[in-house]
Amino acid sequence: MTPTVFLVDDHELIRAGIRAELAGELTIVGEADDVDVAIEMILERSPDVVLLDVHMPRGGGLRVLREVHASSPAIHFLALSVSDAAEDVIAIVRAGARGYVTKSISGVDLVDAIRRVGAGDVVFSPRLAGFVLDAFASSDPAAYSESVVDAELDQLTPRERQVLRLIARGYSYRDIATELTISIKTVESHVSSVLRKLQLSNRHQLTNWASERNL
Amino acid sequence: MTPTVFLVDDHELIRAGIRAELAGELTIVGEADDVDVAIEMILERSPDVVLLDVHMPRGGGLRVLREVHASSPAIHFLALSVSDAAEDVIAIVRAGARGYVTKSISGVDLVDAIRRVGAGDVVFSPRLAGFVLDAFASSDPAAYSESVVDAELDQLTPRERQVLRLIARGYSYRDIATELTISIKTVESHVSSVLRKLQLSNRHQLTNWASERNL
DNA sequence: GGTGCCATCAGGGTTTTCCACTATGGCGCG
DNA sequence: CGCGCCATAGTGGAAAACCCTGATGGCACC
Repeated sequence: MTPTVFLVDDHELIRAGIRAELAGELTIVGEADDVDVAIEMILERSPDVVLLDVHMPRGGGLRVLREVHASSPAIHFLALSVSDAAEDVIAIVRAGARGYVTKSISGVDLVDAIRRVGAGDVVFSPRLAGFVLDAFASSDPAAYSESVVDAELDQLTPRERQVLRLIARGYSYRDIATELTISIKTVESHVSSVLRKLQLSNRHQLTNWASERNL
Repeated sequence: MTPTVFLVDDHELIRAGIRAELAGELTIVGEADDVDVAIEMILERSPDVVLLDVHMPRGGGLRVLREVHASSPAIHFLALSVSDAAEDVIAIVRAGARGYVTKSISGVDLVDAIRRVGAGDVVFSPRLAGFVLDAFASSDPAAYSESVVDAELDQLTPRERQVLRLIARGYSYRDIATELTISIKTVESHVSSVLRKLQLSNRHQLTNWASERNL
């Protein structure tokens, strides 16, 4: 039983390379080079395995992983990255990936890794697995939750972050306005910006977003 | 470079079997069938790898692992167990083991596993690795230690808890109504009850409340 | 067979949030 | 100096959330 594969990478060149490596071995049911398109297409096509590039603009592969995993946990993710940084690996695993290999992997090994992830196995290069175990054993959730997340937080202006923190604490717009001695309308402006930038639709999601990366 | 191995198992028969399997491949620098003796001897002889039986009287292999790991983290542990229960695996990993294999493993695979752990790699049978990843991703330390009964949660009726969970996920009243096939008004009723019982004043605080005890 | 709790829903009201549009003063940068 | 970004703030409207009152049927318990 060969698993169906979906490819997410923002570099056409790399996708072409992977396509070539998998040719004749696995069935590629779709590709995407954009985060939002990827989420939509993956949910629509329900591949067995998603081969996911970690470093992508606009939220990165992490967002694809999180959103798809939330609604379709049966779809297995194999992260494919140039990075072997512990923070990246940890973040990906936390989000629900079942494997993580670097782009230095050989073609046959990649095919094998995809097959195994598709079969429900877990695939990690040994050193990366060590990162995960270390993080798990020391079990300090805050330690690794900061680094990767900053990409999204960085989009926000200082004032927006300030408002976000108060939102996360359950303050109403009125309270925030009083606290920062600005008008409610200004608070609304900031909140709107934050919602737009993080691509969320209401303050409740915002609260969740914030509490996930404990602010 | 063949790693030196220390054997901890309370069954002489099993130790003999392992000895036979490893003969000529690896160097066994000691054995113990008792928790306290094991701790002492391991610290004295500093093997590269400790092959550890999980289920042992008087604290079990877990105590050996914890105590040795605390003072000599360089000594790698490979857990060897008849159990493939998630709780056991999680506990062992948390304590710092670098691998976990069941006793159904073949001799050659065991030798290979020990070598790899000795070299700093991580060795898990795929399904067991899955347990660890799941526990890590859901990152719910309480789930595997002790489930504390929540006095406040107990006040809520089943339906109220159901609504609360959806609230915590950022659902709107309309969404919840659709999801549970009831009217918005009923959702309001439940939310009001929950707010009153938990002495909160709005759903934002509710979201926080829920995320604190991760629901 | 009443009493209480639960789940369901309605009417009708206030407050809060969200959104689109607009606008202004400040500030840095080329 | 103009351009862009940021923080500020307004109008006005739609939607959502919140609150109170009251009502019904079901079900368990004494």
